[in-house]
Amino acid sequence: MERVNFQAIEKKWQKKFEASRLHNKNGKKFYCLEMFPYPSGKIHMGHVRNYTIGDVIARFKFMKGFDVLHPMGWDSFGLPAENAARLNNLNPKKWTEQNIQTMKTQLKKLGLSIDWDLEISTCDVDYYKHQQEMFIDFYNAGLVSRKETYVNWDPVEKTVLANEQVINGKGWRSNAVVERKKLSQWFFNITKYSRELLKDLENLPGWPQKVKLMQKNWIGESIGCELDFKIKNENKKIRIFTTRPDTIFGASFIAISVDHEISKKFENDSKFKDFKDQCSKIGTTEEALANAEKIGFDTKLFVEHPFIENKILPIYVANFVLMDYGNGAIFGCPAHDQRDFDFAKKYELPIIKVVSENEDTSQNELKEAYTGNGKMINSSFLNGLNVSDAKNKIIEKIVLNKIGEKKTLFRLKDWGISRQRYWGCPIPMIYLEDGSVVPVDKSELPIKLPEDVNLSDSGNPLKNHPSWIKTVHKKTGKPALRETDTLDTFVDSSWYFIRFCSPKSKNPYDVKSTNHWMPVDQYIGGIEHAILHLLYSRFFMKAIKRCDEKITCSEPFKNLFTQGMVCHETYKDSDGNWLYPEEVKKINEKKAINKLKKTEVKIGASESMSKSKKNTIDPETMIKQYGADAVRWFILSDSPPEKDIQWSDTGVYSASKFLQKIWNLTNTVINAKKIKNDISRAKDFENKINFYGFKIDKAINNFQLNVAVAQFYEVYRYFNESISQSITQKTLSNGLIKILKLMLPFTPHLANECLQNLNCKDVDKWPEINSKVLENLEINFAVQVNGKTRDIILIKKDLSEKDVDKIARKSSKTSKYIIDKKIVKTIFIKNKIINYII
RNA sequence: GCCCUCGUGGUGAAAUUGGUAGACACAAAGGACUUAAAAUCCUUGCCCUUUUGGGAGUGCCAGUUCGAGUCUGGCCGAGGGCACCA
Repeated sequence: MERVNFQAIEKKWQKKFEASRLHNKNGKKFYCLEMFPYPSGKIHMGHVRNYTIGDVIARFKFMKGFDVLHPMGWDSFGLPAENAARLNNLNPKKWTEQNIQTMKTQLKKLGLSIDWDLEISTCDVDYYKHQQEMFIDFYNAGLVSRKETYVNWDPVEKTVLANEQVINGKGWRSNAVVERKKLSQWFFNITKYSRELLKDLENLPGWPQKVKLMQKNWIGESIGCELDFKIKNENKKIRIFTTRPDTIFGASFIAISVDHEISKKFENDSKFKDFKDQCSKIGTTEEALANAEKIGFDTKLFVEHPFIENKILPIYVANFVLMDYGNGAIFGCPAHDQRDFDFAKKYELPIIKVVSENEDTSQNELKEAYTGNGKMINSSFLNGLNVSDAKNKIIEKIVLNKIGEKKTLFRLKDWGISRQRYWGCPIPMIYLEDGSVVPVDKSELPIKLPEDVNLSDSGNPLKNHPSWIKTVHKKTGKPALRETDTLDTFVDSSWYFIRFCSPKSKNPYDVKSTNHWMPVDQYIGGIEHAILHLLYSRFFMKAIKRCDEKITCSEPFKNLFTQGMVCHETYKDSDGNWLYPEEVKKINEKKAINKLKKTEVKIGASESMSKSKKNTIDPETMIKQYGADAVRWFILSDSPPEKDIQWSDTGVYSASKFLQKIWNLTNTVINAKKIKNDISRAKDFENKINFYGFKIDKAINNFQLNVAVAQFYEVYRYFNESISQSITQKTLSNGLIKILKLMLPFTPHLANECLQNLNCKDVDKWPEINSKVLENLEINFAVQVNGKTRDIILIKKDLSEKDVDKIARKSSKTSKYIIDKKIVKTIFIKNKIINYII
């Protein structure tokens, strides 16, 4: 048999793919998008999986007659470029551009149907100048603000560190102890959209439930009320927020945050200072904070209980009360909140039960807080009500007494977008001499990043630049200083999908194209972006719509698919160093040796491929060895796309063998001898091919690409068995064309080549699947006795109970169970089973 | 701690959504072809039986049903998200 020359075939077809587009003039639009990559240097298997899945969908939709938009770009701003540039004394721009070139060449070798005319790169001035314009629009629409927040400050590098750059409280490069420093930073007011972002999740049936739930929890709605407590002997009030106003009669203290206005009174008190120190020593990780002991500082101040005359409650400053949620103050009801319970135990505060599970009004000692439902006790006018009715009644009273109001809070915080970095989009704001901050005039855009920067000095290169920072306020002609912060790279990726609709437009987007192509019909990417990227993008869409009423789209991604990771075993040498798979020779499942040193290698668990553990497989090597089609075929087979997949060398090898068989089959069919046609055989053959077409089409629609691949193996086997039967060359050829067309989205090079050899003229058309033919097929039908399957009979579809019964009883396998027995009942389900109860 | 998802052969997984459990693939064992190897093809898969057959069986325990991998309740285990959010 002739071996398929996949290298020649792939080269030939990739040239054609580059020149062709997935456009169907009169077709319905379909925007297929995979999350664009960060140009880190080379593509990895994760990219291969992501983009192969996307390519199958894009090609499939195109063949089905859709007008498909399938673009690709580069998320090219970010910290790694800066680091790499420092390390190799390169310009970040050059480093990035080189990587893009390499990765683009690699992507083309996968045979993707990408429209490279639409390519964009976020570090391009042509891209980020529009972003600056949008920033100004957002600013003018009141969606940008400036606030003080804490950052991780590296005193040696004189720079702000990202959370992942802080290792055990020290800077990753300088190893200096990281300080918490308060900086004034820019924010997008995403919290203005909390309610909308939450509510609109309901309009996204095409999103995984899991992602929607994660976003829902992230936004974190809680419904409750605000309530004022009057401070005793002072003409002042403390406003608190609670979701349990029903437990007000169980209140035994007020707790406020360390940063609360009232806490400031004690700043010169040495005991308070000690307390503050103690709080800051607890640790910085969130888990440490959550499990930390609850401690408090007694202010010796009291408030009056709003509903119990002459009752007063002490005010404590407590480490577990957060300033940036609600009002930084709460009332503590120890009996029905675990934190309050712990606190009350420590400071010997009263624990008053006001909700009873079982109408027990006695005040037995509690071992832990009771947070469940029940009847109100000990609560004056609330007594006897259940929790939810009590909430309504007390809120009514609070409003009536004008001491508070109903309120809904969200956990979501505003999006901090300032980064003290060089390699990012400059924020188009300037500082005037009088201390005010204003946006630059739009006519002065773009604010270009200077290329002549010194990255080896510590601190922000933009701040260190001799001239870039200095500018002039256009309106007044007065000198001003530029903002040296650059934008978080999540901003870049929050609207690239809109830019793809009109990548050459002079404006950030062309309204007509945007309204035509948006929303993205199918978005595909990793689950790690479930919250931030997807939430920010949703915010951007809404913000753009607010700034421009001509935009009709309010949710950017109609359907979302999150694919799993690519995993591989890990290998460790006897000295504890990680080894690359190519350095290891496997003897069997549990044994492996170091190829060079011949020493034994420890085989570790299969984990997501990562450079640090060296369990990576280079896609380019695989493509060279087995061909792009085989790599694509393998990565789509075996595991469902949403789950993790194990990379296996034997797997990709067997994939290539199967593709060779398809090639052989094509040659066999082309050279098939003329034989007499057996009409009924030919009809059965056509029906069966049609049936597989139906199953494959359905599997792709359901994103069950692994199931589709399995169907191809089956249909191949069936086809191979049919060749020797009395079926004409023409029938065989038509059948194979059908199969190859179904295969085209998976293995575009091989399928195109074979189709060409079979003289197929309408390669781009999805084969017609005749659903009527399906009905004539014979089906396997189960015969059960007492619910146990005793026989499987082959019958015509849609046979009546009477006819099936006749055949079923005759079956020797069944009859021995029912002979001499009285059949009490017969259950018949058309086309499925008949069940005799004896 | 709270929330969510998932448990099917040696492995990755299918299962028409309550109706043939294990399709398809990897690995293993055995066999066919071959002087031999590679390649290719076939068989097996847990228990009993020489075979024909039969039985058990989808994490564990119960329940609903003629019939449960699928539905309900409880338990065990794995993974993920959130984390003092009042």
